[in-house]
Amino acid sequence: MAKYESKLDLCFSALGDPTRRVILQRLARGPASVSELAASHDMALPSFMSHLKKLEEAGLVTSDKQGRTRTFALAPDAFAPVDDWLSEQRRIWEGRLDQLDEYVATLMKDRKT
Amino acid sequence: MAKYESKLDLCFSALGDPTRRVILQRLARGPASVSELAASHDMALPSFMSHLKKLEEAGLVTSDKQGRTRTFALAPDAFAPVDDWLSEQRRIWEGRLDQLDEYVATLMKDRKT
DNA sequence: CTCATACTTAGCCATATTCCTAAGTAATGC
DNA sequence: GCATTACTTAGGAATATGGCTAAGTATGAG
Repeated sequence: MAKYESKLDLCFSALGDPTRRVILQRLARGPASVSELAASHDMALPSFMSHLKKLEEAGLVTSDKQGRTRTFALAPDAFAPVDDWLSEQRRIWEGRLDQLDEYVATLMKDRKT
Repeated sequence: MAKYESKLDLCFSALGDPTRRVILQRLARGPASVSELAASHDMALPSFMSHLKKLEEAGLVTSDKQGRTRTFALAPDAFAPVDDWLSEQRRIWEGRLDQLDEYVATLMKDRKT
């Protein structure tokens, strides 16, 4: 498995964890270093880092290392893939009423015995 | 683990799988039975059913069994939790500029030697 | 140079996820 | 009633995930 994971898979999966959503909410307020971010999470640093790594792989955050400090920030247009997918979903949903009309038309046609 | 998973965890995790997103897109066009949904997926039925189960647990779809046929439909307000979280995130993001102003103000204050 | 800080890497363990096959149940059709 | 259809349940295998500790690297401070 794990052959190819789309950005969408990575985004949604990354968002599926409360620790990672909290990190994102913190980063929405502005950039922060690893230790700043980790401070409020009762978790060993390597475990915490793996969450940051997932967020970065999903394209939700970016990071930059200066000296020994790595600073994370919310990625520009972080949620674009998610927003796009949801919009598409809504678009289909709204087209549904048309299909209902069509279905009713089919029923009527069947009735013309 | 798996002590307590919020609706948001379940929603996002459910959306993190391409098979499940395809199911949702199909259901956006209207309700369908298990076999109708499964037809286009090259997967054993029990495996496929487990995806449907996850979608239902996440509150994204509903199902109803009539006779031997179970029909699935997109849940009303299926994406409300997701939309809400994203809105909240945007709200914080937009507040960020104010915080930047505040930060600049702090810098100015420090400079008043 | 030495020590502390701030990550980073390596590797292990437990549980969860995602697939499978085989067999079971319950409704429908003949 | 008996076969078929449409799920459903049970259980197993492979991989992924999320946590840990221990040890390593690299930068900044003194």
